[in-house]
Amino acid sequence: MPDPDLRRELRALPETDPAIDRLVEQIIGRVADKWTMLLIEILTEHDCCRFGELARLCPGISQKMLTQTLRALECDGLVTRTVYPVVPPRVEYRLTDLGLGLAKAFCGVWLWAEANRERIEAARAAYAAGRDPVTPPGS
Amino acid sequence: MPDPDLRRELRALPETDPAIDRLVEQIIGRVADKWTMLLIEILTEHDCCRFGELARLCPGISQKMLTQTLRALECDGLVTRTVYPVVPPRVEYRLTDLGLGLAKAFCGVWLWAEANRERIEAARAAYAAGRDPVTPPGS
DNA sequence: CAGAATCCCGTTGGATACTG
DNA sequence: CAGTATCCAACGGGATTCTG
Repeated sequence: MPDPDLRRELRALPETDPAIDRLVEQIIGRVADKWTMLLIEILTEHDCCRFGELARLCPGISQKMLTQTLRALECDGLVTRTVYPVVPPRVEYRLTDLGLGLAKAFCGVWLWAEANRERIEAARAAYAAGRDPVTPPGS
Repeated sequence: MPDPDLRRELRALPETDPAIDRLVEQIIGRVADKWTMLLIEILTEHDCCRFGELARLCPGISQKMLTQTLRALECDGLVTRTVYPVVPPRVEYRLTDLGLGLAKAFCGVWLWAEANRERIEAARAAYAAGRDPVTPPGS
C-alpha cells in the first residue's frame, strides 16, 4: 500500500485553476522533450556555447533539430541568442535565469531516475517474465 | 547575468557514469510524456481508478493511448493493475510507491511551470513581436 | 560558421470495428 | 466493461543541399 502521507502531501499542492492548467500542461509538453532536456543540461555545464559546440556536445542531434530546439528555447525565454556581426558568423547561446530555474526543477526527475533505475529495471524484467503470450516449449 | 551560485549548485550534481546516463535518459524519455504525466497526476489525486474512469478524467486521450500508456506504467512498476474476475470486467489502476516518488519528483517541474508561466508568456510575446535579427548598431 | 530549404521515410497516434 | 486489431493521416525528424 503506497505511503498515504506522501500522497496527502502531493494532493495539498496549490491546485489549480483549470484554465491555467492547460497552459502549464502546454509548457510541460514543450519542455519535456529529449533534445530540450539534453541541451539544457549541456548549457548548465558549459555556460556559453556556440552553435557548432552544441552540435558536438549533443551527439546524435541533427542540425535541424538543434536549430529548432534552440529557437523554441529562445522563444520561451530560456536561453539567450547573441549574434556577433563578424565573419565568419559567431552565435552564442546561454541559459537565462528562467532556464536555469527549469534545469534545477528537472533535477528532481533526473535524480529520481538515477535513484530508482534498478527498481525500474527489475520491474521491467518481472513484467517481461510474468507474461507468457505463448505456451513454453518442452511440453 | 544568470545566478552563478545556482549554476555551481547544479554542476555539483552527482554526474555521472556515461553508461548509466543512457539508461537514465531512456527512463526520462519514457516518463516525460504528455499522457504519462497526466495519468500520474490523476492517479495521485484519485488513488484508485477503473479504466473508464481514467478515460473520463483524462479528456482528449484516445482509448489506444490510454491502454498503451497504462501498460508502460505497469511495465515500469509505476502503477499496479488489478483485475477482478467478475462480469462485466472490473480493472483497477493504482500508483505504486515508485510511481508516487516520480509524481513527487515531477512536482518541481510543475511548480516551476506554474510559478514562471507569466514570464514565459511574456517572453513569447516579446519574441513574436520583435526579434532583433542583428545586433542593433548605433542606428 | 550558422543556419534555411527541401525531400522523404518511419513512427505516432486517432478513428473505427470487433471480442471475451 | 475493458480491452485488441486494423487502417490511415499527420507529424517528427534525419540526410542532403544551398546561402550570407
